[in-house]
Amino acid sequence: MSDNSIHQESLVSSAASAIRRILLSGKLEMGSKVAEESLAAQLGISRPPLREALRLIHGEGLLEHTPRRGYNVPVVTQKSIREILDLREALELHALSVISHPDATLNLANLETVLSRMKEHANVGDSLEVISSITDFHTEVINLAGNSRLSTYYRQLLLQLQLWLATSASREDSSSNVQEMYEQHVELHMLIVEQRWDEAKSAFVAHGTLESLQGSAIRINVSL
Amino acid sequence: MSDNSIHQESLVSSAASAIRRILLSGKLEMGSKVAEESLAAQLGISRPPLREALRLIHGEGLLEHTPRRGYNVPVVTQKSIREILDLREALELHALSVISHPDATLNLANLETVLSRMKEHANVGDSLEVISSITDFHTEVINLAGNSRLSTYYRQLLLQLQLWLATSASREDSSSNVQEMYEQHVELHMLIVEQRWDEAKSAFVAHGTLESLQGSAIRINVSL
DNA sequence: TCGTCCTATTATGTCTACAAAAGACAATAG
DNA sequence: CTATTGTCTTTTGTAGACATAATAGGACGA
Repeated sequence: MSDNSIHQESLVSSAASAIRRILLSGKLEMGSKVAEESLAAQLGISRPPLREALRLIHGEGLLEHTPRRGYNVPVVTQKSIREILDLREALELHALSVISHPDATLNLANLETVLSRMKEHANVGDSLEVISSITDFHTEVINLAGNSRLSTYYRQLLLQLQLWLATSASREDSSSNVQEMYEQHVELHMLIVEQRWDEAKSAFVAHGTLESLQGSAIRINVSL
Repeated sequence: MSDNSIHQESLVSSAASAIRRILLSGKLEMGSKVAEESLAAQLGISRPPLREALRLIHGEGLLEHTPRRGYNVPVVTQKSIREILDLREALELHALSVISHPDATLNLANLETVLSRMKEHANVGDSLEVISSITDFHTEVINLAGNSRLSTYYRQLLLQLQLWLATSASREDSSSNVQEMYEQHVELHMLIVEQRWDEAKSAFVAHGTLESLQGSAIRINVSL
């Protein structure tokens, strides 16, 4: 059913994508066990390729692993969030420095595509998709720096954040602020288009604080 | 403190370590194929756990992977090196900013341990071990920032650099400059101990340039 | 002689099965 | 009644075998 019969791509890759989707959907609660056999059955594959996919996801920081006890949905602590936001700020500022370099040529087409997608999701009120679009938006900004390693790792960090939001937030309440989240990113986009770099850096820093996350759209269930 | 939980390392983990050692020893040349069966035989294990280990190493950026064509030792391009050095500088400067914060308490014991180890290797003239110590030294500096994600990713980047050095350098000639490399890090260590942060930042930036890599100890075989 | 197609071999992808370890539950002893 | 130990069940770890795709080499034709 969900098996799109993508045999070009290896079974491991598509399994990894499926696992990512499951995790980011927020249906599994924090710390819950991810058993191999049941997941393999659910995906319709055998355990060896599934185990490779789990290793992959683990490397992306979206799963915890204890040697003879299997995989678990990460239990996100205050320390984790601080680490991610700390790194996020550093990487964003670095990217903006590179981007703001005089002789850089910027292709903002992708950015606008993502933004319009975010708008549609915001109108519908699908907070999970809006959050996903936010990840894409910020990743696209980072992509402008033209460093593939930076882009890859930055996206990993944001997905970790996204997983935390998905597993810790009560999504019923968050739909109300989804419009506001979209407006914020319109603002960020404008600063980039108009090349107002100092303001952009300040805005991105303010945008990525723990307070802004708590205050904007998500009601935190875990004790920070 | 010692870990009181005695969890025996899985076969996958030890295989991954073995593969890392093989890669970083520089015996395999850039772009060469890493066949599963022969490697499994060499390590004395079967292919399933080996494949998991390969996925792991691939996630660390120490192996290339093409869907139905297997794994290869990465072919490092000029772009790759620039990306790594670019990120390295950004992360080091960020770490130094955190470290130089007034109320930070620094434990420099590990740094000195690594430095003395580097000295011994330099005296013997073992350039491969000196380079490994350099990786450890810089990682320890980053560790002072107290961000485990930063430390992990920074180390990954440095190992990618180390792999490039191992596979592209002629190690016979590099042994002569090993002493100089050690001296450089004594200098860096001093700047940190004396908390001369501005000088430290400048020194780390200068230390991590492409020119310094080319000029200090390593003869580049690939065309940059 | 060179190019192309077919075949054969090799290596990767996947699956089934077996072994071993950790956790749970029950039974017995204090 | 409680705690401890032993067994049983569940799940992870590992191995071997089979299927399939890609590549290399040889043969045939132009």
